[in-house]
Amino acid sequence: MTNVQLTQEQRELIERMGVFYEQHGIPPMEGRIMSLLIVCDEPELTFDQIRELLGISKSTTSSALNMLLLTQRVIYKTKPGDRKRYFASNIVEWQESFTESFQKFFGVIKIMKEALAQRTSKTPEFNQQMAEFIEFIEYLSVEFPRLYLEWSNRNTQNNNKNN
Amino acid sequence: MTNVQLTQEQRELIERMGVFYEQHGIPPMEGRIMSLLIVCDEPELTFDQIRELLGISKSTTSSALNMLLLTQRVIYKTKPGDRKRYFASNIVEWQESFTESFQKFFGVIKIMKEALAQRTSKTPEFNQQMAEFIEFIEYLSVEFPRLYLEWSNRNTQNNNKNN
DNA sequence: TTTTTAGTTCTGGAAATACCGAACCAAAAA
DNA sequence: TTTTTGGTTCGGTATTTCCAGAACTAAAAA
Repeated sequence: MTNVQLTQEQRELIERMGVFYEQHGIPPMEGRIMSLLIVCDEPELTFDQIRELLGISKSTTSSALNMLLLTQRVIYKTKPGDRKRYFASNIVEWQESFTESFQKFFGVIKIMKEALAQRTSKTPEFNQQMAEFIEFIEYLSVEFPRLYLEWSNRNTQNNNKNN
Repeated sequence: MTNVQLTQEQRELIERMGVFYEQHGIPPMEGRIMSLLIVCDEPELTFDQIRELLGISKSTTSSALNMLLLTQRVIYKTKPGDRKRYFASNIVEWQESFTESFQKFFGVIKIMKEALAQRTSKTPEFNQQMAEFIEFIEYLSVEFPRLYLEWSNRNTQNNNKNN
């Protein structure tokens, strides 16, 4: 049933992308699955196809896929009269999940402000540098969503033009 | 000799900031040291002060500090006639190391282009979505440094005004 | 010269992580 | 009803990470 195959080139690319993901805090197998769903000719794969293509166990497949679904990096589709789930990369919504994770990162502002607030007033230069850092991040947290909006607008215009 | 002390509030803040750093891929003890250097009244601490304030071993202190120096999250200063090193948070250059790490992250573009290049032409929508994703990241990788420059300019102007 | 200082290096153990295989389960098919 | 399908859950093991303690070292001080 599984007639999807991987070339040697694809296998190597999956490993390299997996390492990239791993370096950014994603567990190895989750990274490989994400890579598989991007590299593989077929953009929708079933549980068992993923398991076989990567040569891993059902339990590993299950827990990795569930985590990827939870973190919204992977989605699945169903088909009428078919019990299987078809997993796919969530690149469609990556822009959003991107800005989301940035937003989450900007949480540093809150805790940094807290740290600054409790500091002694006897270190004015240091405190000033902290204040500037906070301002910079706040600046980014404002400008970044704006960038995203501008890109979105530009892009929907292009899409309309192309249709 | 070590008359630097931490309040209970500071201890708790260090732990919370440490967790924040940990969630962003920094090892626990490195995160605590970074937090300590931001929260502590004294912005410059010696090896032994760090060790004592956090209640950790010399080996842990040594390896964590060396890693923090390597990753440029911490710097140290020396004083004439004093063999000790005075470690400090590198918030001054955080803006740069910030944009740097973004730049590093934008390495995703290269591998994504590779993945797109090897894809079958039989999945045009998927390929189109990948192409859009790549465009988005490329857009960010251009706009981000621009944001940083604009902020720098604005800020040096303000600094000049304040002097 | 000996001692002190300011660390570094080298095991080693505890805990967390990443996987596997086997047993299990609920819904659909036979 | 039994069997198959599409997974999930439950131990268990191998690997990695994090940290401590003890031994070590080079430079400075005594």
